[in-house]
Amino acid sequence: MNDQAYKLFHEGTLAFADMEQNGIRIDLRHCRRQKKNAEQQISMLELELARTKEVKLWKKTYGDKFNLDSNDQLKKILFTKLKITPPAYTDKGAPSVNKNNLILIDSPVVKPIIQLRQLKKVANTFLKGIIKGSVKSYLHPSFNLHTVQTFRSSSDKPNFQNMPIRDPVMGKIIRQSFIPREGGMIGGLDYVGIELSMAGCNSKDPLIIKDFATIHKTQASKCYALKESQVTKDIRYCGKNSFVFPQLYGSWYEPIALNLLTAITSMKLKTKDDKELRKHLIRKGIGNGDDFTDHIKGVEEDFWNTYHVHKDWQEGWIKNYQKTGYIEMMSGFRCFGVMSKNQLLNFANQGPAFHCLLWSIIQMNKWLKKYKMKSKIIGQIHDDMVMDINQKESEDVLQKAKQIMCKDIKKEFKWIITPLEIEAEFSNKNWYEKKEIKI
DNA sequence: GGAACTCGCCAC
DNA sequence: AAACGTGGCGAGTTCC
Repeated sequence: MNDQAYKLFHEGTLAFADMEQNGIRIDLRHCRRQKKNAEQQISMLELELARTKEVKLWKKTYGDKFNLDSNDQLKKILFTKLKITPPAYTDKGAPSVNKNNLILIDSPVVKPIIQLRQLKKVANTFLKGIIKGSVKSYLHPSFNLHTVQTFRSSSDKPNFQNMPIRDPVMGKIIRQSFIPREGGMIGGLDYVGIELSMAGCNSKDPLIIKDFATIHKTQASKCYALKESQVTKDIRYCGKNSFVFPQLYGSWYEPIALNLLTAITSMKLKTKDDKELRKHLIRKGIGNGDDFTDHIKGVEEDFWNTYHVHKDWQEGWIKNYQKTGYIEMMSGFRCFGVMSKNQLLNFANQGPAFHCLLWSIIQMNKWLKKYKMKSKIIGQIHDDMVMDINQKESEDVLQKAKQIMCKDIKKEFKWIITPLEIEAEFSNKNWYEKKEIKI
C-alpha cells in the first residue's frame, strides 16, 4: 500500500476503536420477549410438522437420531424414501434443499420447514447474538480491517453487517432491538450507488458517470419491460442485484434471467400500478422462461453496447494484472496472488467504495470528538455510517456529514470524478422505524 | 472435545 | 470457453 493507504488504515483503526467503545444501545426486554415468542412459534411448527405423514416416516426411519435440523435426513426422506426428484444440486454435487429449491417441491412439509429455519435464525443467530454480546444494554461488535481480501471491513461477535432488513418480518423483529440513546436518533448516512460510482471512476466511461444515479432503475425497467414510472423499490432492487452487478462482475444472461424470473414470484413483484409483473410480461409477449431469457439476452447486448468504454477498461485491467501479477486500487492498496477474472473486476470497485466511507468516518469522528458532541458513530456497513445523533445537534451533524462525505473527500481522493450523493435515514424510536431525512 | 468441512442464509 | 464479488455464523457431519 502507498502512504495514503497506510494512513487511512492507521487512522481507520483508531476511529473503529472509538466506534466499538461507543456501542449501540439495545432494547434487551424487546430481545428477550421476541426470543421467547419465536421459540413458542418454533414449538408450534414442530407440532404441526409432527402430524404430517412425511415426518412420521422421518421419525420411523431415524428413531432416536431424528432431527428436524438435519438436512441430510431431510434429503434422505424426500429424495430416497419418497422418491422425489431433486430440483437442483449444490456445488459439491449433493441435492440442494435450500429455500429456492425446497419451494419447488410439492409436499406439506416444505412451508413449515422454511418458516422453522427462519424462526431459528431469528432466535438462535440474531437475537441470541445480540443478547449475549450486550453489556449494560450496549452492544459492542468488532469491526475489522485486517480480514478481507479487498481491503473492505468485516464485523463479528456479533456480525453487525448482516442484520436483517429485506424480509419485513425478520427485519422488524431484529432492527427494533437497536434503539437510540436518551435524546437521540438512530440511523445511517449511506452513499447512494457508490460501487457504480467507483466503476465510473475506474473506467471514466462517460455514460456510467452520467447515469450512475439512475442506472439500476433504468436497467430494472428494461429487464421487466416496464416504463420507468412503474418501477417500484423492490423492482429496482432486482435490477441492481440481479442484473447490473452480476453483469459488471462477470455473470451472463442465462443465470441472470433465471434469477430475475424467480424474483417475480418469491418477492411477489408488482408494478407501481399494483399489476402483477408476471401478467404484465405475458401482455408484452414474454410468456415463458425461454422468451424471458431471449429478452434478457437483448437487454445484456444493449447494456454493453451502451457502456462499451467500461468494457474496454475491464479488458485492460485484466491484461495489466496478467502482466504485473497484482492490481492496484485507486485508493492505493495492492492485491497480490491468484485471482479470477471476476475477482479482479470486483475488487477494483469494492475496496475503494469502502475506503470512501472509511475516510468519512475518520473525519466525522475527529470532528465529533473535537467539539465534544453527544452524537456518536456506532457502526458501519460498507457504505453506511451508522450513527446515534443527539436531536439538539442534528442540524449541525447532518450538515457536517454531508460536507465531509460529498465535498471534502474529493479533495483527499483526487480520483473521484463522479458526483457523490448520500441519503440519511433516522428514527428516534428504533433502527426499524428509520425514515429518510432530507439534508 | 475440537478442527475442518459443507450447507444454508443474513448483509452490502 | 465460461459464466457475479466480499464477509460471519449456526448446525450438522466427519475425522482425529
